[in-house]
Amino acid sequence: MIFTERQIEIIDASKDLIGEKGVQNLTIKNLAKKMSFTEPALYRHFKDKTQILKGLLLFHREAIKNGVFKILDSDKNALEKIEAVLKFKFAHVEKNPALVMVIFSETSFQYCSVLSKVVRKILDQRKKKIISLIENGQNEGSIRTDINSQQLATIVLGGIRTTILSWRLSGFESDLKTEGEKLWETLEILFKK
Amino acid sequence: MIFTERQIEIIDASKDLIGEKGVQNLTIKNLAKKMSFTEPALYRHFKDKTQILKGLLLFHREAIKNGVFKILDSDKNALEKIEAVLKFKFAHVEKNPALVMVIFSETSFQYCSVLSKVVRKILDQRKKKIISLIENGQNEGSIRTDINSQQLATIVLGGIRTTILSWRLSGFESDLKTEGEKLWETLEILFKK
DNA sequence: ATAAAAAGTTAGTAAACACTAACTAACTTG
DNA sequence: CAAGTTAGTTAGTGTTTACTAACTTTTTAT
Repeated sequence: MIFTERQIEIIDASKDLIGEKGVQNLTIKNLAKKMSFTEPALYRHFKDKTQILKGLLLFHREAIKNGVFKILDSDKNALEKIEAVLKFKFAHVEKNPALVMVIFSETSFQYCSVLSKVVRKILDQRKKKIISLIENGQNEGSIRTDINSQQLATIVLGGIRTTILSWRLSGFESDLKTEGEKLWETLEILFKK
Repeated sequence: MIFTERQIEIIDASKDLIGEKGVQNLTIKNLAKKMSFTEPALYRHFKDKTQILKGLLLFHREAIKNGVFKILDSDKNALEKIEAVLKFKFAHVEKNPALVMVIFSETSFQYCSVLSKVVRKILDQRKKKIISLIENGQNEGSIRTDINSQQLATIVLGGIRTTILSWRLSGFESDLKTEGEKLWETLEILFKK
């Protein structure tokens, strides 16, 4: 996919709008305002709103692809490459928070303060519980102590999240129970002393 | 928070609506239709739409809390408890896919087929790349081979996702770069042969 | 220089949205 | 049994949404 200069400007403005107040802040009205021209002008450059969002996704995928390609093409070993890819990803995301909103958007409530507080609290409590469980295991001697409980909790929560996401993206067709068991087998091996 | 019978019925109907077509499917109109009464009747039971969603979140948090509490209260060891909690969570989510949509909602495009295809493709390619990198490492002898590449990739992606989510929930205030480095340290220890 | 194409404008539409005022039927309760 | 409460109704409001038709200005190419 190839974009005109104006299209890239519009994609950029969309990214900013989303970065400011989430996906629901991306309206034709706001976008036109940010571009300093009127709403119908947008339709000279994109067929409809969906195409703008699609453009945003594809444009940044290109950028990430190129960055990752350079890393994969270097003469590092595999571990070093993974490290470099991770660092590149985090750096790119940090520079483009809007992408987090779009692709990684975890809740639709980020900007509804009432609901985002509730969600935050739920996620927080969940994390605390996992951490204290892990600490118990470390004190018991059943879980390795060379990695701190906070970091191990990140691994557990991440595993859960990714497993559920895969299930969702499969249209709820894959077997979540089996996938959950596989995850546990992995975590058990990784965590045991 | 305590709910009336009718409120629970409404919360349940909301859950179904979201489960069917995502959060954007939860409109007062649809909700009233599903409840087989008129829109204004809803406002006899909830002050506004936000309160309905808040109710949904709190109601299910209660359910999960109770389930997890029983596990924590048992006389298992820490590892067994973590295992039980994981299984309980996956089972609950499987029974209530709507919760995934609300709390874990990964993209806002689940039901805009054009965009969800794009997102799916991006996430898929990302996973494939990580898997092949890990396989390289396993062939090189730098990464452990007692866990298959697919599972290790789940751990990597999960770690990334959780780290970014924490950053986001902190209002982009925490230092993503540092957190990313911590994550890598952990992964390196876990993955090394 | 001029014709055509590209990129803007004004003014407007139809649909969806959350929500409200005013009214009423049906239970509860003193 | 009368008064009040609860839970529903009809009919409607104002706002926001994405999008369009018709017109004008600006840029480009010959």
